[in-house]
Amino acid sequence: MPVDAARLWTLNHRLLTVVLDACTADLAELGLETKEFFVLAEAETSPHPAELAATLVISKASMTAYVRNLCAKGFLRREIDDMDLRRHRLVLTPEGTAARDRALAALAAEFDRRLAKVTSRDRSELQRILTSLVELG
Amino acid sequence: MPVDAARLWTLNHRLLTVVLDACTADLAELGLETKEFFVLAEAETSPHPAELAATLVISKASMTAYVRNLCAKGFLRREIDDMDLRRHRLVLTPEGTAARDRALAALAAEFDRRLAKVTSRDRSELQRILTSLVELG
DNA sequence: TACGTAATGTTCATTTCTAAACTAGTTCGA
DNA sequence: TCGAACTAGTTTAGAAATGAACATTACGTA
Repeated sequence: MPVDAARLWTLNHRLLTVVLDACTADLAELGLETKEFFVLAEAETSPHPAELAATLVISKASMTAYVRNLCAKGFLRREIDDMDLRRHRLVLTPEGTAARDRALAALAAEFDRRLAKVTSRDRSELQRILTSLVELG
Repeated sequence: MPVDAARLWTLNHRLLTVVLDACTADLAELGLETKEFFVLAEAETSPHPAELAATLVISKASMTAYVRNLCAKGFLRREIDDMDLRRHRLVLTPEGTAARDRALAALAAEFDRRLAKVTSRDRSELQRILTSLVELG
């Protein structure tokens, strides 16, 4: 069986959408849209909206909307960055941290369910390979 | 470094969008939108729109639009399936086959560029792991 | 045969996402 | 200190994608 780029892409796309669909209900119970979850999950690592939009590969305009909703729900707070007054520093509220952790657990459970027949070594391999693929310019 | 489901998802998402962005120009030269390409690439394997929409995880409504465009461009042709008169059987024209093959080559080249620092064994591993992840119910 | 259920592809109204223009703050060099 | 060029986040107009309703065809069963 040849390693076909298009097939690889399709597989990947299906994996993402299928796993995400399976988690949508869990996230909704926590009060999170799926995209909002990813913003929340990465907000500590990339606390500035522009940077966060770049790492999640979504537009700044969408980021504005997600942050607005997350703030309205009390999961996130905007603060002014003293280092650069143009910037907003995103800070998770206690509720936001709790929701994020529970959402992560739900997503991990779905991945684990799928990874049950895949060794943990494979999971590390997957992350290693994907990381190297993304990091290449 | 722990294997984090959310991070794995983000990596995967970034890989897909980044690789695809890199190919957009090549595909455009061939007269193909990126989504149209995936429809064209899978049309022989899944020649019926409903089935094709399911495997690509896009809506039937979107599929209607993509097929309409691909037909207008002369890459695809709709025929009536004699076995089931509700169905359309999608057939690639010679131009469609040529465009698909050249697009596949361009996409493969971009993957290869990224996989240059990754062994070919890794590439097989990647496909194997992704396949098993998708195939689990 | 006749009828209920289900599947296919299309259309339309709505939601979702984005590119581009805009305001505000920063940086740096003359 | 002035201003030109840059970056951050927001707004808005329009593109892209979808869900739901619809007409048509298929298939089983009474």
